[in-house]
Formats: sequence, C-alpha cells, structure tokens
Amino acid sequence: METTSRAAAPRRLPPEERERSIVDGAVSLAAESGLEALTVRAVAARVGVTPALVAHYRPVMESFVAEVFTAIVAAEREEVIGSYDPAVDLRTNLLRLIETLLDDSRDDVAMVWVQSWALGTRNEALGARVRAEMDLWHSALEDLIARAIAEDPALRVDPGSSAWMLLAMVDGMSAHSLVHWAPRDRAALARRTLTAVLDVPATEASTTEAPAPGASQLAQPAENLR
Amino acid sequence: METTSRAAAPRRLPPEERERSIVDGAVSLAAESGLEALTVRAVAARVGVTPALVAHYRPVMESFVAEVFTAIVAAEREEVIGSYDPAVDLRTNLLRLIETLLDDSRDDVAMVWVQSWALGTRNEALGARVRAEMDLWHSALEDLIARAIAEDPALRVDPGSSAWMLLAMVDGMSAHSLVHWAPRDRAALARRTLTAVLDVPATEASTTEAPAPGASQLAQPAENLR
DNA sequence: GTCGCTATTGAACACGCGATCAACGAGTGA
DNA sequence: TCACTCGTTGATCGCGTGTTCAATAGCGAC
Repeated sequence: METTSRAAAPRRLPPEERERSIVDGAVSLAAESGLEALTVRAVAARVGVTPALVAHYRPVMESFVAEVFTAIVAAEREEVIGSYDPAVDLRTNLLRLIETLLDDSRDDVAMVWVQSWALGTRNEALGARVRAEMDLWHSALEDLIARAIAEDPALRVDPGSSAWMLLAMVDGMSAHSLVHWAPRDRAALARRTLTAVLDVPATEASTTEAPAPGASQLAQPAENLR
Repeated sequence: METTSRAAAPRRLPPEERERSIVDGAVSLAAESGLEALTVRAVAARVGVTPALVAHYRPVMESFVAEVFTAIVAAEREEVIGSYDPAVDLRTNLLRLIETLLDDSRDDVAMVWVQSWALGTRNEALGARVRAEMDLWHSALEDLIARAIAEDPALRVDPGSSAWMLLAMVDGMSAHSLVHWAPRDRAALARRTLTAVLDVPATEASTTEAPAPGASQLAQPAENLR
C-alpha cells in the first residue's frame, strides 16, 4: 500500500520555505534542461505542487527566468573564481580555469549561457542580468591578471583585453560543444589558447589604443538591476 | 478601392515556384527574427498562404528549421569567404573578415547561430547541419591560412588550430553582442585578437602535439546528412 | 465549353503555454 | 472547541503550437 511513495511533503509550508523550494526546483530544472524548460507547469511538477502555486510565488515568468539564470551562473562563477590558487602562477591557474570551464560536465551551464544570449534580446530583464553577470566575469578575470602582473612585472599583458579575449574564446568553445563540435585534444588547445592570449608580442597591443588602466572597456556597462 | 493592396499573387502556382516562395519567406523570416520564429503560421502569414499549405510543402517543421538554418549560414559563409582577396596579405584579409563578421548589421545571423547551438542539442537534424556548417567554416579558414603559409614560409602558424581559435573567438564575440555586451573599440580588439592568433611564439604551439598536416582536428567530424 | 487534375483551403484535433480567481482546508490562536 | 487566517487548490480563459484531412476551386487539356 505504498506508504512511502511520493515525497511525503507537508501540505502547508511557511511561505519562505515554500518559496525556497520552488526556486530551488526551478534552478535544478533549468540546470538540467535549460532555461527554455522553465515553464510554470514544469516547475510545479518538479516541486510537487500546483501550477497555480508557482504562479502565486512568481507571478511573472519572464522575470523568474532572469532570476534563475542569475542563480545558476553566479554560483558557477563563484565556484570557479574561488578555486583560483594564489600560490600558483597565472598561467597554470588560467589553464586550470579554462579546462574546468570547457569540461563536458559543464555543458548544462553552457546551455544556460547560450540560451540567455538568445532570450536576452527579447526578455529585457534577462538581458540586463546577462550583462551584469558578464561584467562580473570580466572584472574578476581582469583582477586576477592585474594582480599577477603586480607580482611579476615581466608579464606584458593588458588585463582588460586579455580577460575579454578569454571570455569570448571560452564562450565560443562552450557554445560549440553543445552540438558536440570540439577539437580532438582539448587540453592541448586550451594551452594553445592561453598562449595566444598571454604571449602576444607587445608591439601592437600596447601602442594602438593604450586603454586607461582601470577604465571599463565596455561600450555600455550594464545598467543597474531593479 | 485598394486595387494594388496585398501582394497580388496568383492564387495557384506551379509547385516548384510555390515551394521556392515558401522557403524564401521562411529564410527571410528566420533572418529577421531568429530560428525560434519559424512557426508554420508565421511562415504562412509571411508568404501569404494558409498554414496548411506550408505544412503541405514541409510536413515536418523540425527538418524545415534545419534546412532554413543551412540556407542562411551557407549564404553568409560563401559571401564572407568569397570576399577574401588573394592579392592582399593574410593578416589584412583576416582582419577584414573578423570586422565583417563582428559588424552589428550581422546580428541577425549571429542570432541564428546562437539559437542553432541550443536547438541543435534536441533537434538532431539541425545538430547535424550545424556541425556540417562549422566544418565548412573551419576548413575554409584552414585553407586560407595554409595557402598563405605556402606563399610566405616565414609565417609560423598552425592552420588548423588557428582557424579553430578564430572561430571560437568570433562566435563568442557574436553571441555576446546579441545582448549588447561588447568592448568599446571593436576594431582595436579585432586587431588584438588577430595578433593573438597569428603571432603566437612557436615554442609551445608546434612542440606539444604536432598535428599531422591536413588531418582533421575534430573529435568527431559531422556525419553525412540524409 | 467542359472535364479532370491537383494546388489550395478551412476546419478541426490534441496539445502546451501564462495567467487569473473563487473556493477549500490545514494550522493556529482564542 | 471554535473561528479565523492564509497557503493552496481546481477550474478556466485566451492564446499559440504542429499536424491532419475532407472539401474546394483554379488551371490546362481536350
């Protein structure tokens, strides 16, 4: 008589607890199946409640998607950036970071990112969050590189544009991997990529534009979130 | 009495002609609004016929999307690759190519690509087309670089991995631009990017893996299309 | 001028979507 | 033990999706 089947969830929860369970369910659902899978009904089924209850806690799905996006990518960013080891040199650290981000097991987050670029053009709340998260990624990488330069002035690299190239390269590769289009030896190409970004002769790089140190290189920094 | 309003299209067309008009309409629609906008009804409205007629000529929407994708990106590839000028040196050519691909006016094609990476994971027909088109892009760039090396042996670049990095970088940047996250001076960073890819010291690049010349660097080349 | 072929239509089916709202009922304080 | 609060439900609306099919009507051939 199936006593323990189904999750024996208490029928009535304190609002904050229910809200947490709904958000958690949505986050895990989006991480598994992408942002497009975030429908009121799918989240409700995952959490084990009625669609109406999901709609009650998050009345507008568009902004809920934006919220879930931020939760997923912010967690990953903090994890990846947090595993930077100050005791090791920049190149080794960045190599680890690239390999981590390109690992197949991260395809779920890659899917979230790729969908966010497409959805972010029509969902303005999401678009703003996407820009904000990319700003955070960029400045985090910029800081790491700048810090490494401070300790080893022999490094002739522009932190801002290097961070920008790294992001573009990693994001492009991640997108490609979604359809399983990837070079044979990822480790070798990650090294090659890093070399390309870090070992550029200073000839042209530092002469053309001379970006003011610390100045944002973004055309339009993300607006504040509401 | 609005004699010329509406497209005065003949009611009944020869099948091939009608088919062409439907495909053309779908292509222009997807180019304007992305692959997600490709619904039976939207295409029908654009062409000026009934949804049932669209479904008659393209009974399965999933494969129609794949077909439209190929039409759009193949046309762009041929246009961009075709504008390569053999009389000019590699760097200048590639710089032009990058600037062309990153131009804001090409955001429509960028949207198609980004959506194709996401949709290609669940729409297998589309996924195969995506891999095929990326293969064509990769080998086209590889050929251009290899040809340049043949004329100027002073170039110490690995065509395969350079092409791969260029694609990743450009695709990443294009994706970013969809949500209007872009560096201030694109031209400067395009130059910087190109320098990164072309001027890598040969120390590590050529020692680690020594890829067989002409051998595909892809883990799994795209299967044949049906 | 009529016939027959077939391109084209209209209608319908079975879904899935976000959103809304009156009504229910579990838990709590009196 | 009663009554009230409010978390939760079920039902419904309006819309959009792909797909199917009998019925219509335009056009060329005879």
